[in-house]
Amino acid sequence: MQIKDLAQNEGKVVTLNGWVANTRDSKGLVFIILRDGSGYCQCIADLNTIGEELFNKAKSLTQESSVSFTGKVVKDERQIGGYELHINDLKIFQLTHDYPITNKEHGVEFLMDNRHLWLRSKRQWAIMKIRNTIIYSIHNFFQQKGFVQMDAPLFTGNAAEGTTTLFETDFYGEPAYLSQSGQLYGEAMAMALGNIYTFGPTFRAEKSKTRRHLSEFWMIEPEMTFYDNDQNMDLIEEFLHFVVKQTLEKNQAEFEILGRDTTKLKDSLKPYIRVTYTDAVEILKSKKAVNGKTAKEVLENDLQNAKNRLSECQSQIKDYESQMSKPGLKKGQINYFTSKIAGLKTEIKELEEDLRNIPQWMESAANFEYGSDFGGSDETVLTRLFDVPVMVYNWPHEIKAFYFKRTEDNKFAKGVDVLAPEGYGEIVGGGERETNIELLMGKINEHKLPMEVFEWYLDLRRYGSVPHSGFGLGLERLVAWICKLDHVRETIPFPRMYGRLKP
RNA sequence: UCCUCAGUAGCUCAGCUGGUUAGAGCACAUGACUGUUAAUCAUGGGGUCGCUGGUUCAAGCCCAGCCUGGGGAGCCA
Repeated sequence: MQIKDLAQNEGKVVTLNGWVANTRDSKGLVFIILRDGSGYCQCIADLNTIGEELFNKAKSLTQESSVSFTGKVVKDERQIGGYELHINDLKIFQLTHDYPITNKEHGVEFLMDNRHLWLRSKRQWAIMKIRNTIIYSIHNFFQQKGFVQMDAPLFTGNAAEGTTTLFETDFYGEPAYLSQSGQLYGEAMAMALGNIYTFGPTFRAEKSKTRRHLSEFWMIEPEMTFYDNDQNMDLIEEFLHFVVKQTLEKNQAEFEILGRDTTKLKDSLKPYIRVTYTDAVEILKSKKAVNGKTAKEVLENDLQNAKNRLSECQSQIKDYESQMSKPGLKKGQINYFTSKIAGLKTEIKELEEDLRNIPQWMESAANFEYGSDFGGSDETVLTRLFDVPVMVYNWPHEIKAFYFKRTEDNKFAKGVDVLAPEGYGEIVGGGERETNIELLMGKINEHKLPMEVFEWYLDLRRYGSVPHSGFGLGLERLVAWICKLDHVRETIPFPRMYGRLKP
């Protein structure tokens, strides 16, 4: 019996196997929060019903001890899953001592060192459940549409294609590199099977230390034959709508654990904003208003709000401190005040960071040079103006990879970047591919890439070249946005990033 | 690679302009409490203040270098 199935077994006597997430006890009762991977359930050992021997056993239980409880399923609305178990028999597999992760706050480094145990925590559990829904929905979406999953190789023989640094390995004495993208292979597979998608790990050796970078991450790369970039954008939108909807349907409980306000996710189910790069630059430079407001005005307003909130926090702290200075306070009240103050201090740190950042963002947005790529702050500013993802398309071809198709006037690459709202930045990059072999070879030369490495790719243009498009979705960034997490390191069971190879 | 912030008990942190035996909460142990939702009460053990060197009568605090980590730039999903 699993905890998730308790609802169907009200009143019955069942056995639950799992781990002790937390305990509390008083004279004749022990409350044990049991987790079994499927959910959480409060189990109660009552001295009067189980007798002294079993009661003492229950009382001895520690965090993460592995146990088996048999008892009656009782409905109790106050409880996490809506049900509790009244124990009449219990067995201990192992009594755990000194479990490192307690019910208190921990720092990032400590938690990352204990990632193998951290995964047992409620928050991490919720994130992994949502990640699973997302993965399952991605397959569902493409399979329903008749896409064939085909995976690109992870070892590649050349370090070409772009500027990204790759991981070098030894392939039977020859240098080989871990793949940074399966796209070129995806194109070859699409020419064989029609619409395909890849779903696999991707490697970037950039020494990036930011909240949105991993050295190893999972990427989904669909490639569609006879699609232009408009159809590509239609598909991206339909696809992301589908995935978000699935998580909203299946993961309400998990969103609650994370404290994720889902109204913003629901808002994102409206049609996405589509702007050309040129228009996006105008918006960024406040030469063009959105809903009657320029970027500058919105940010100035944000800045003022942050200032107001900051002084509010400061006066609240003073308030708490004066209440604490009164004599005769109970320990519990002191704890309450100190934790409130600690929470406010964290908020103040965040607000102060905003106060430092926003003017910089404003400056960098105002001075943005047409023709360059958007930086992280530019993406934040742009998405701040909308409550749905923003698709920026038709980029200056100079800043995009060699394989993009150009617009008719030859000025722009028919690429599209999807920027997630709430400051999450780029989650999808894609576009229409160049079909003309002459133009493609010209671009390869322009980028000073070794032509011989791309001969097989050029064959795709020699033999039955057709219009086609595709995109790449970063799974972890999508999970981070949907769950509203501070960092992608929590979106994958064992993150691999600069400075982190263990556990 | 560069900028920036940090490193004090098992964990999270406090430690004033350098001044005597280094503090709290949680966790742990023991006891008290019949329904709790991380933070009820009492008692107790627990620290080479990241490392190395320097300034000083005196360094957790100041200076230099190094190590480790957080955030960001570049690059990107």
